Amino acid sequence: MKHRVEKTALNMRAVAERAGVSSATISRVINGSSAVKPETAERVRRILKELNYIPNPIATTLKYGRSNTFGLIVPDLVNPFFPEFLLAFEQVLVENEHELLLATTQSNEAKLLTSVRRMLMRQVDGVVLMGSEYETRAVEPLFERRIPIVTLDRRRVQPGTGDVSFNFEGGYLQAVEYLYGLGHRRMGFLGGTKGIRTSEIRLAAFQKALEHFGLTYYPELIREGDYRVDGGEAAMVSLLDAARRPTAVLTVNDLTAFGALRALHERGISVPGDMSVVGFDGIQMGGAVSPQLTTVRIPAREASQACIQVLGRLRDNITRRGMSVSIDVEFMVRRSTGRAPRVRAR
Amino acid sequence: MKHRVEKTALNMRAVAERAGVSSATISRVINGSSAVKPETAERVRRILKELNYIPNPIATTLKYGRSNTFGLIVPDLVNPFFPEFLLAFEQVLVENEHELLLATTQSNEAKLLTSVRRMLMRQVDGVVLMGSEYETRAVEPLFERRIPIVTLDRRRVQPGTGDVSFNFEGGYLQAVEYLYGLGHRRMGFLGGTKGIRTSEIRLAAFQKALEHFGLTYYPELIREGDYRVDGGEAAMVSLLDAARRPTAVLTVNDLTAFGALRALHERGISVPGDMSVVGFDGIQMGGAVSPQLTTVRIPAREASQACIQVLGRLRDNITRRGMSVSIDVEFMVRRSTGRAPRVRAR
DNA sequence: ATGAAAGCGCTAACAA
DNA sequence: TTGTTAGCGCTTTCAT
Repeated sequence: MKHRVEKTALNMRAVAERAGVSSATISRVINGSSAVKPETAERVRRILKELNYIPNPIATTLKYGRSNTFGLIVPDLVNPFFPEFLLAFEQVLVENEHELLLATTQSNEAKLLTSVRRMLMRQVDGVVLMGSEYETRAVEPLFERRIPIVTLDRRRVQPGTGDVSFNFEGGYLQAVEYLYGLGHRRMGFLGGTKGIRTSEIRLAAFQKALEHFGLTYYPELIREGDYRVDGGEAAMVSLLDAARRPTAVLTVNDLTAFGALRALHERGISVPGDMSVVGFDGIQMGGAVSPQLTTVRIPAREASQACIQVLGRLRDNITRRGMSVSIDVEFMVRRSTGRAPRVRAR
Repeated sequence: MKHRVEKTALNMRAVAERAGVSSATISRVINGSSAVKPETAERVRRILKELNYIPNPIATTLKYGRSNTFGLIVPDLVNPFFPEFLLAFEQVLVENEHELLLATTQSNEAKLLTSVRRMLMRQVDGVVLMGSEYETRAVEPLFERRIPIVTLDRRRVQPGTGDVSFNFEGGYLQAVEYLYGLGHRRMGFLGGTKGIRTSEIRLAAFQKALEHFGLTYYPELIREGDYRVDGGEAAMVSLLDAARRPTAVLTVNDLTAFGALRALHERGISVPGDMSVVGFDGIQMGGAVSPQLTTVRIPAREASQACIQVLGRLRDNITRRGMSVSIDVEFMVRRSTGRAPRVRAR
């Protein structure tokens, strides 16, 4: 007996034989084509269920070069914002009967190249790129093959790509308004890595929010971080050396705020008694630390939906001009913010 | 002109034409088959590079029903342990030229069923199931189609499945030894959800560790949690009502420990001054809270490798008996543990 | 309303 | 050493 590769082989043909029709009819029933006699359709459906038929979309992908799969390329999964986005993204995809192809890059260009290659091999219909900075060269192959691309918070678009960004201005405005209402007048800011576009945008949004409430922007209360805990801690430590400390600090993201909390805790500075702290992102872990972090939540589900919607549009018409979408954010009061201390308030 | 589906279509045939050989030869070169004349192979390789050829593994999957893809089913991504495992798992897969198919279930049986169906549709070669509890019925289709399954910390195996678990005994032993050395004699335990097998195993491991050092196991210092922050907080609060408090608490996982830290912080109980706290998992966030959490690290990379190895073995020989692998853990001293307070130590 | 058949890209058995 | 070809499962066009 010859060696044959074992196949599961409950395919349309098998179903067709069982139903006494051709595989074309099975296909028509499954895809809801109109031109099938109701009784036939009914019988086929019954047999489909009976045999526990599971379709093989691989065949369709081969035939049409479309996989109903979207790729997601993330720099890492250590910042909890990424997994939370991933979770939402996966769910929205599944709800829309699409698949996910995940790739992580560790902000490493070689890995980004590998990821892009994987996307192409698996015939993805589009790619979401997180991490605002990356080498354009690395994603060139996607352009060449006219694969739709959506970036997150990159704030640039070109034909065939989209960008989904977050409304930082609105977020910091709400935060500053709240702090203002609590009597804070001197506010500091722990920013992101210098030279990254989103860092500048966030800082500008903070500054604009101050201006909106007629508050002074003190350049000496601004520090650079790195979007991670350690950078936030170092920035906070440095800020504590200021001649006159702020009574509240806003941060570029929640991890930075965690670093600030740690710095304050280790120096016995009470939060929110002596200093209020506000994060940005709204990661779940913000509710786990003490004090629980007041922050601005980025709604991951809505962002995911926007990405998928934009990808779909681009797929239908790849030549259209780039699309930008802005996602509104939501201020969340928890426990790391309180009244401005008397001694420092003017 | 008729409408045709646009295909990228840089396929082997195109390369073959360009090289003046047949597509079989291209295939042979790509797959390193011996029987190709070196010069031919060299020329083909050059052209492959020149044309920027990217293979289409979909075709192979269709032909052989094997996708070189492993599925990973996780209950959620909120506990940072899961994303950290996922990250490691994805990397190990990519290093081994495999793909990942991720599915999340929210511990919801309907979603688990959907996930399993997705796995089957995409022709995965094996599935890793995280989350120790699930309905056997839901994964039945995987068994029927003889898809290898590996569970994480489920502690049961049956033919065609494997289990990768963690050495809790070793972990708690190291932790108790360290605390013992710091003078602690009364230790409490914040456990997991009752009725879950792994909760019992972890508690038993803690108990055994106490015995090993001749310490008393105080049933009144044991509390039930839920593997989440809130459960840990509630458990800690309850434990503080004990007639005689412990000087140290061990926990079932890091989130539980975070809850404990929050409870202690809110009551002004100093950690580690008045109470030492030890987590389990070693999630990165443990280094972000203050005080930084002493914990027992589960090495995600090694666990991933073990899963993939076991899946590979099962795939090669599905009929073999179940395989169990235990992963060693590593005690990590950070800042949430210190000398036992005098007043309470005997 | 239904069926026959081509073809997506790749690989391996077989032929030359 | 290389080429020819069948066939994986599906969808859709064309024919009946």
